[in-house]
Amino acid sequence: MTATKFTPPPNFIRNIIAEDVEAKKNNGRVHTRFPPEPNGYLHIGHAKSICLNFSLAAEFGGLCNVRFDDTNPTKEDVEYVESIKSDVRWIGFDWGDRLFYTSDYFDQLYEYAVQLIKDGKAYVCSLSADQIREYRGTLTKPGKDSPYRPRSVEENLDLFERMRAGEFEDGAHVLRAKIDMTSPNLNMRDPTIYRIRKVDHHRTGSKWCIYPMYDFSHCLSDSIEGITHSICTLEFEDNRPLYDWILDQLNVDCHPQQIEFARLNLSYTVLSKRKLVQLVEQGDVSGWDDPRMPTISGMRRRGYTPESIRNFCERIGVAKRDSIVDMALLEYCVREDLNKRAPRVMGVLRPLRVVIDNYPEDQVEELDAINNPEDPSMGTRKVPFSQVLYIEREDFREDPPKKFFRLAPGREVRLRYAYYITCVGVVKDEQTGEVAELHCTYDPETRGGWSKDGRKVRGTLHWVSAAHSLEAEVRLYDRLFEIANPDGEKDGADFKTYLNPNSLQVVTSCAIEPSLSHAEPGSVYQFERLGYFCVDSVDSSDKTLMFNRTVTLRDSWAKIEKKEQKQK
RNA sequence: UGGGGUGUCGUCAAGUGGUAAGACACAGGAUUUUGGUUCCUGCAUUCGGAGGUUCGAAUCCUCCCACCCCAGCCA
Repeated sequence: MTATKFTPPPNFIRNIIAEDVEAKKNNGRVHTRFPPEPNGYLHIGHAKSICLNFSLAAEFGGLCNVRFDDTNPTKEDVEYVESIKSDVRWIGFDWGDRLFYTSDYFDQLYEYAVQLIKDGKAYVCSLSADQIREYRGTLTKPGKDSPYRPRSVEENLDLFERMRAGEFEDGAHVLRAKIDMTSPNLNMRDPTIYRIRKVDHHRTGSKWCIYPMYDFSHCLSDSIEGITHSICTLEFEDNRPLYDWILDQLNVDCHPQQIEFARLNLSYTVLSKRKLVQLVEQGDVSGWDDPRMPTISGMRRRGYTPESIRNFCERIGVAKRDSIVDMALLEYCVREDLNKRAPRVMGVLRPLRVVIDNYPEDQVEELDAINNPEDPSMGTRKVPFSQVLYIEREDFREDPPKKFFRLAPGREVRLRYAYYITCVGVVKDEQTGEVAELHCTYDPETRGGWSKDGRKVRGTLHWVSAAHSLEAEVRLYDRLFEIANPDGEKDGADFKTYLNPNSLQVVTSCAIEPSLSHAEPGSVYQFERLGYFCVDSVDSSDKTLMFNRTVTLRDSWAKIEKKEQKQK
């Protein structure tokens, strides 16, 4: 393999861990975790976190757990658990035997809560949700103590036990940490740590009707698992004092260090679960795995490879400032990977019939084509050539603009791996005036696509023998949103206003070379001169081949044409 | 107007007192049977702003400005 070695840039988290290891903190041990809530599908932003946690652990000879943060049964579901597991595996990471659930710790967590109550550091509050909000104060005004704050340890213990036993309805009581209602950090104003939810949990069934809140369960779960560095996103920065407070009060042996980094934003898409759910539920896309979605399953179906995603995550870096990474970098990463591994193939998206007037009507030749010029070990294949061919409609111009060096009346071009042909006639549809067919002559001396006399041709076109071609449907994808930052719009505008109405274009009756007749679902090809395409793993069948365009090739002609048009 | 963060090229991002890495994008050029790939070349006299300390500041100090997050019994 000629894999280009890319040295990841240093980042502040790696630096912190390196120093900790150097200082023999945690006896030099490094243990991270990826803690998704099973309430949605993983997206490229999660991939950043997954890659960060797993590779940091790997780099320092440590381990990384996967832990489902399943403390809110009203929002979570096994469907998500399964998809998350397969996505993490697909991206390329192995959690070994360390797949955990916060719900594994419910008993222990309950005991910790009881301990807090016994120590007078937590109390049962019987205020309503609205009242709790009122008592909390505001950003600029301190809160005030709940009237239930002074309840005795005995009463709290009794009430909490009865909460667990199901004696009260949802919302009747909550368990709160007793910290400081005047703290400028709202998280410290006696945060709720347990609430009543009389619903079944996807793993614990009906065993519990009280469930711990994130702030209480997360730090303790980390501690229970012996996590050394608990990496999370920026919005949890204000929760860190609470994370530390709980671990300090309970005097646990393992007190992980929480470190926050900026979540990923990608241009021309959205990465908030709420918005992605909305797109799925309102039918703007076909599902979580719609190839336009920035979800792992969508990208997989689109033809992205795990390597390209991992590479992307490495290149974007890790820092604390809000940023929007250019989609062009992601596209660069897939092209880089696919260029090395995708077999080349010829496919015509919008066929234009070409008749080679001087080619024997019944003759068929099998011409040699290289499967991947980047990798000779991938060998060659035979491609049939005959009198009637298809070429790409946009490769012919009756009135060619400057710098257009493809086919035009009287002009000679090369058919890749075949012959030089010269356009000698144009047949038009009488009704529409549209070019219906081209007549060309070929030079038998140019077999294979080159000429002994050294004559140069400017253009090389891809083509397919009409009689041998396979029909296929191709989906061309474009950015999901028309503006770079649909997420950044202030509440006034609905992000969906910016959806790109042309993000999906279905092209039927495409003509592709016969070697693709048994293409496997999910396999990726480069259609020469067009882009990378993969066989759709959901809709493609033996009857109808369906391809998704992963990404176009870089297209300098398109750039030139755009520029020329601007100058007019 | 409380608290917590962040400001280095169009976009990411190194840099931690010694004189602005790298990547993507962009612009030129070379090679090319993919207008692909590959290969060269160019691309921040300047680090949100203003002062100050210092022989020397993106790095230290002061003030200011901008942006992000927090008032779920969500995570």
